[in-house]
Amino acid sequence: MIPIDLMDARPIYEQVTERFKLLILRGIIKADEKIPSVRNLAVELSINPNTIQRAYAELEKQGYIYTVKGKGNFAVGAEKLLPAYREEILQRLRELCKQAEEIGMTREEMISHMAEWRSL
Amino acid sequence: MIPIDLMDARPIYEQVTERFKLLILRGIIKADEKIPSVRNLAVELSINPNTIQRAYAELEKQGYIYTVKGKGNFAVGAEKLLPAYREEILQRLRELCKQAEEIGMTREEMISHMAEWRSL
Amino acid sequence: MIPIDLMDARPIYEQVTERFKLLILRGIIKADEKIPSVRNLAVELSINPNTIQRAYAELEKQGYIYTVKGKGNFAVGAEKLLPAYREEILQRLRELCKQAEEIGMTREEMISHMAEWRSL
Amino acid sequence: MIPIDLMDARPIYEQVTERFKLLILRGIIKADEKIPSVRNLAVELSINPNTIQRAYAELEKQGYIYTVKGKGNFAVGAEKLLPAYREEILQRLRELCKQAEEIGMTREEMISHMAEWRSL
DNA sequence: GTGGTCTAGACCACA
DNA sequence: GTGGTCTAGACCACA
Repeated sequence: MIPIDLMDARPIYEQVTERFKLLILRGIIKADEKIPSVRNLAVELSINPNTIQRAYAELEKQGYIYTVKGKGNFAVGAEKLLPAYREEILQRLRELCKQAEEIGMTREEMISHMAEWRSL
Repeated sequence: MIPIDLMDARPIYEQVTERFKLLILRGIIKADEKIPSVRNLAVELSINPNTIQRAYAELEKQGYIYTVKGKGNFAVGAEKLLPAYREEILQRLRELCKQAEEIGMTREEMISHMAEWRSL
Repeated sequence: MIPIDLMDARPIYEQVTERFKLLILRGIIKADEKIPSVRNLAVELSINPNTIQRAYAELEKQGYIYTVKGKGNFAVGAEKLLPAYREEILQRLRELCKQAEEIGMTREEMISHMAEWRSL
Repeated sequence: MIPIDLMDARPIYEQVTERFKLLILRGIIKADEKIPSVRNLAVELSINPNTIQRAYAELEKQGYIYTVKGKGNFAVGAEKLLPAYREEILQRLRELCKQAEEIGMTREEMISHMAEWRSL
């Protein structure tokens, strides 16, 4: 469920964070569902608890989970998180369009490619 | 011509690399035009020569410049680089579309946003 | 009567303690009125009895309740507690003023804001 | 310059963070001034480098410092930070007023106390 | 030299 | 049992 790639340039804690964000956003982890304890996940992934801890701290700071002391960490509902995430994707799309324009690539060209892929 | 932002989280060598890539792709630096020597650019930007060295090594590895021993570093022509770069942008666009779909965002929605921005 | 918010960063025992302090200070729980038994409140709030126990211990230590062995826990009267609590609030206000001054914020500025809010 | 109190209930990294925030806000550490390296401060305070690291990470996330990789950490100018901090103090003042009102303490009473202190 | 990440392992607060 | 903080020490990227 949480694949870790040690060869990946991104730090492990970030890979864990990203994975959980996706699982929560897609609703695979439901609202208020408990996620694995720091210790358990650390054992399961053969990773140091401190690293998992850091990933969870990041998730909490970004609003994806909440911590109940002495009980564990719980997912925030996707419905609360999706609007901001959609906006983030549009923001990245905008950025990409800007970069495309810098080398004279038109938006029509990009759109036509996207329309093409859709049919795949 | 090469703005360095110390507040930027990206390492300096990467900022230098990105900047040169853009200048070359947009044709501002022409094919076979000489770019500043490591030493000169380091002085001009008040940056450690090692950092510029690393940026140039990166540019060479990525095919944006070529080195002539004893003469200096020279830009590759934009016309040779653009096709691959266009493909890279499309690849990133594809990746973004995939991420959007994962949270149930349709391609139509993205396209309509892009069309909207165009009119701005 | 005792709302528990698991999303709240504060530990549960502290939320319970704070709530009781307020209920007693405002006179909603009268002097010498019996408060729920540890066991009952734990069941009612679906919380570990240890947690309630700790909250009550805290309340007793701070002088808000007293325990009669074999009978239960009883509230101290608001009239006995209010003077000290007022003093505590003034103390915190003083602290805040000190911090404000450290960044060159005048007391007049703070007072004018307070006067403004009053009219809301 | 950075006093650490091991008896303090607040974690060490937070004490370090708070201290630097104040030094920067008061302009004692000037804009773009280098703050001690993680390692040096760790030695000076006899604290583990990881703890200092965490404090600095916090300061960066909160916008008080910026990191230049390989060079060190540098303070952001007080003039950029003060407006938000003033707002934070007013927010805390508002919160305190609310708590005061809950026990029937009037704003006039609080203001009169503040005016009194001023003359000290 | 400077910060960033990670492991190993201890101790504490909370439930 | 669960998360939070901290120490000790290693290794890497960047300048």
